[in-house]
Amino acid sequence: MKFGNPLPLEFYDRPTLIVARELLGTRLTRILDGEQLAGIIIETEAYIGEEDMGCHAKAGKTKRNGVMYGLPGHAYVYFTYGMHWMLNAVTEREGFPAAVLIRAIDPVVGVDIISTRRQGRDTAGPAKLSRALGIDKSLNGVDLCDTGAGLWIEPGAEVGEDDIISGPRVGLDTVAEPWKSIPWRFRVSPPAIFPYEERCRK
DNA sequence: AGCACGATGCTCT
DNA sequence: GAGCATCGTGCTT
Repeated sequence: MKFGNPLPLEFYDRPTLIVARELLGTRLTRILDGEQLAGIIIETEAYIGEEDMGCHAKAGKTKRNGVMYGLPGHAYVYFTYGMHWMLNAVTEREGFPAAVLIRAIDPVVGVDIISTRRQGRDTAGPAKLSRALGIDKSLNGVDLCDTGAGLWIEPGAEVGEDDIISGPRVGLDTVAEPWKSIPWRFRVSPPAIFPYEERCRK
């Protein structure tokens, strides 16, 4: 029983800014309670190394951020604000802490289930998509290049450079420059016309 | 349409 | 004990 077509480790074993851009348009897929759910990734952010003062690895390796120091293509899932789970894809060589935060998806498979899990609301936001797909601590450290854990990313739509908007990362208000303002957030343009978001507005 | 704020608990100092 | 890679509500324009 083989299914799915996960992006390989080599995809993630590259400069994080490249991976963050190329993840736009790919399909984040989850098997939850035997049902397949999936959404097109439409927004990402890059977090790159111990020098990046916005990155969790800024103070070195800890129990929490350890997965970022491991193999590329693995999921770094962490908990924040007392209630939210964030999904990242680890990038670059083993030993170098970097990852891409998946910030938004537009659901394309299992849309009704996702809508119910979100109580009819949208999935644009890192904690929102985790809630929509049932992503939590149990998925921290799993291999995204294998379908075994029920979470992977596969090729999807092509997104050209001209269709990518970049800007500062979100929520780094207390972080020092230049890290606070460096444009390492990437979003598919135009940002308003995704089918699921349309549906949520009704 | 936009802003302010409270929720809520884990991680690291 | 402080700070958080956020979200939803409720109140103001």
